[in-house]
Amino acid sequence: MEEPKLQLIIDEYLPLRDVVFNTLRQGILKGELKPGERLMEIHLANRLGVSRTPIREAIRMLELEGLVTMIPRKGAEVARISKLDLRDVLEVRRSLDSLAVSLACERITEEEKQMLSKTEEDFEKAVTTRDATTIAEADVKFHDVILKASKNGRLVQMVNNLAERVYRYRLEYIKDSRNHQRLIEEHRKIMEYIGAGDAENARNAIETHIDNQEKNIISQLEL
Amino acid sequence: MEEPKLQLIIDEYLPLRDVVFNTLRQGILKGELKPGERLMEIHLANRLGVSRTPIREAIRMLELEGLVTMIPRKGAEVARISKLDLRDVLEVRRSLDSLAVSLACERITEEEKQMLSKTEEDFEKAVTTRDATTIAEADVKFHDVILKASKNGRLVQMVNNLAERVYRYRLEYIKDSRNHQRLIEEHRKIMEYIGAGDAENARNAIETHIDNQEKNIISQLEL
DNA sequence: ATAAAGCACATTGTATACAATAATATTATC
DNA sequence: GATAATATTATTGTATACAATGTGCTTTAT
Repeated sequence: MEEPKLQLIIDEYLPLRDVVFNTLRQGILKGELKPGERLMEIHLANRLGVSRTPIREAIRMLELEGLVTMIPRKGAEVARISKLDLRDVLEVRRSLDSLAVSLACERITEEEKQMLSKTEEDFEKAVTTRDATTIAEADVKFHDVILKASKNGRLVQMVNNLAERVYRYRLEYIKDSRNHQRLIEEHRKIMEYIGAGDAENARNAIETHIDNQEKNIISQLEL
Repeated sequence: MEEPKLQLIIDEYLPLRDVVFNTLRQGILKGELKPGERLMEIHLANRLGVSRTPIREAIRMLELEGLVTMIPRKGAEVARISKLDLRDVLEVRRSLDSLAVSLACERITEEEKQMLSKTEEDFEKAVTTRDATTIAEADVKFHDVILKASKNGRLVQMVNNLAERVYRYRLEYIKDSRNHQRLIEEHRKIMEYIGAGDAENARNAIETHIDNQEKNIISQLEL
């Protein structure tokens, strides 16, 4: 009987519920806790060395976050993702990323432009390593700069939450080296349009970017 | 010392945490619990006749929902909403409502078209009552039909969550009878464009609709 | 041998008890 | 009288205890 090794993510003086929340969240995103897997309170409490109270509160949060599904009188399980869910998520994400880019065109500062340029270079370097996790992280950073440049905190939070849900699938997408060159080109275009303050073209570029992701992820699911 | 009368919203066999969640949520949305007001666990537990456990779990959910803010080692308070927050929320909502309308144009069924027409008539009737709550409810129903017609569950959930945050302010907007005729006209236009499957114009119409709300709400805050 | 009844167990839901901490009031000392 | 030290209290954070309920297994009766 092999147990996925949940590593407690300890941050001194963060309430245990948040520690547990982060731990379970990571476990789900990394795939250590698989969709459909039951999350039993006592079991988790023992494994993480805490009582049921913080576990329960963390589960409440994960539930609202959409990463966990409650089954009445049965308990929690890791949310299953259907093809329809994924379509819904990507549809919304496309729209919000598009908004973010267009806001960024208006609101980006000079410093942020330089930052964007730097993260884009980092991304190109990351691609040469051929390590999926490294590339994924560089990609996240690039998009993060754009998001933050939108100066809309709510938007940042919502897009991150959506991105979270497709993280596992995007990782597969990024592993496929056939996509690398296109990713770089798309990033460059997006960056240039933002730099020029050309919202119209920047929107189109990011929408294409997301569409390509979507096609790829959906074709994965069809296997 | 006058206490706002939180009415427990009892739904047989719903866990207490959800009952408490709904109760507090309504209290906040209706303004019985005011922004900045502290939510103390024992206090609430006594008033609602339950223990601290369900109260705490409800607070965790309200926190993720954004209706409550946690202050470290101090507890929860009803979320304060700043002008900037409001701008952020409306900016995102505008974009998502626009998406919903355009999806609805593609995916709406005949039944839903009739439903939309009916809720629009209901809205016009509600306006004649001059009762803000009645009008607000009819307005919510109208928008709900459009949202559901988008056939995107995630989108429905996200827009509802955003709408929640501006509920109180929109109520003020709706109270002002000078806006009524324009609201009706906007609704009619939106409905017609959706009926005709004209996504382009439908988007513009709903964006104008939200923009008008935004202007009005922001001018309220400036008083 | 099979089906039904009942019992034991596992698990969630709720309440309470205990610990830690921060804010406030009180007292003692200068 | 003012200030610092201390005690008290209010409140959150965490653990445990108790209640209710559903599930699966065992036992018994037909």
